Amino acid sequence: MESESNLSIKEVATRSGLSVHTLRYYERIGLIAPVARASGGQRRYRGADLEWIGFLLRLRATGMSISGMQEFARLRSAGDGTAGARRIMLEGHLARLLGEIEALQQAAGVLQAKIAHYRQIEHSLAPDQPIEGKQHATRTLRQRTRQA
Amino acid sequence: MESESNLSIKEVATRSGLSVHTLRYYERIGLIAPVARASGGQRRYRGADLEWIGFLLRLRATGMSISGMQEFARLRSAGDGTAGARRIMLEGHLARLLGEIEALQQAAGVLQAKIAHYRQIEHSLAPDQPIEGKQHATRTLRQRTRQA
DNA sequence: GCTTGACTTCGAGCGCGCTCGAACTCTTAA
DNA sequence: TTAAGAGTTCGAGCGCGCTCGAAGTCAAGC
Repeated sequence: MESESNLSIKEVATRSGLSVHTLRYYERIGLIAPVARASGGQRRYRGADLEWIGFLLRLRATGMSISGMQEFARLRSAGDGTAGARRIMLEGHLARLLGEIEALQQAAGVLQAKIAHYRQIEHSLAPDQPIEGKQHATRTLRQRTRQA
Repeated sequence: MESESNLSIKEVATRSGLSVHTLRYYERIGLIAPVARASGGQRRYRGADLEWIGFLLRLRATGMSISGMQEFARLRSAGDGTAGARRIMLEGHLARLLGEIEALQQAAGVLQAKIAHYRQIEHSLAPDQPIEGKQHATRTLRQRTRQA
């Protein structure tokens, strides 16, 4: 009974990575407009809902607060007349984001230097090991946890 | 009575951007090793403390959790023998960070596209405005891609 | 009809990372 | 000597963003 534009909350949870709890929570607080319902009252998400959720996730991943997203969603629901206000919001958000990306890149450099420093210490503590000996291939890139 | 290597908690708060509350909290939970005290029991931070706090702030800014930083601080206090373990921690953290930077850059691109899209809408709602020197370029893209 | 299971609403609870307030001590200046 | 002000400890509280549990509804299969 599920088509591409008629998705159960569970299916949307799977696709979006949000929990069903969080999907209902987002709707409750106005991040997602009231979703269409099947006869029995169950939610049926449309393609447009999925797209919007995807965009919300971008906003969230880039550090926008819930209240910021609420404001954005409110403007969106008010129609095209708020395009300017939304653009201004996004411009501010983008500026913040670009600044943060730079800060993170700088921090990455610091981490790299620190890692190199630790290699030095390790080498000086075990001086019989070759320093960059290409055998036993470096343990870089160990894991990569989750989250954006 | 304050020299460069003998700083009050207030001074350190000012320099680091952390609150005095947070500085004491960090010490309490083991992120900062017990700080030297003046005769009356007041904290006196050394240059090395400041450097460490700066590094902690990098870790925090790049998304390391308190418990992660606690683990790192614990290794650090155990001496050079833990250099390898610390390096491995940082390598994992760095890999995560690089992944996040990429995700953020992608998101920034999405935001930029969205901003451009809003400009289009704004222009189509006020068609008598010239668009960047050219005469008003019709109502492009009105219904396509609605908002999401 | 009855069971199963996926859904519903609603409010309470939780983990994280601070943040604050109370009560006290110590140093310094008047 | 006194008063102000900066520091101390400790535990409680808070804001954010979920997360969960209880109790109920609904549709489908046996």
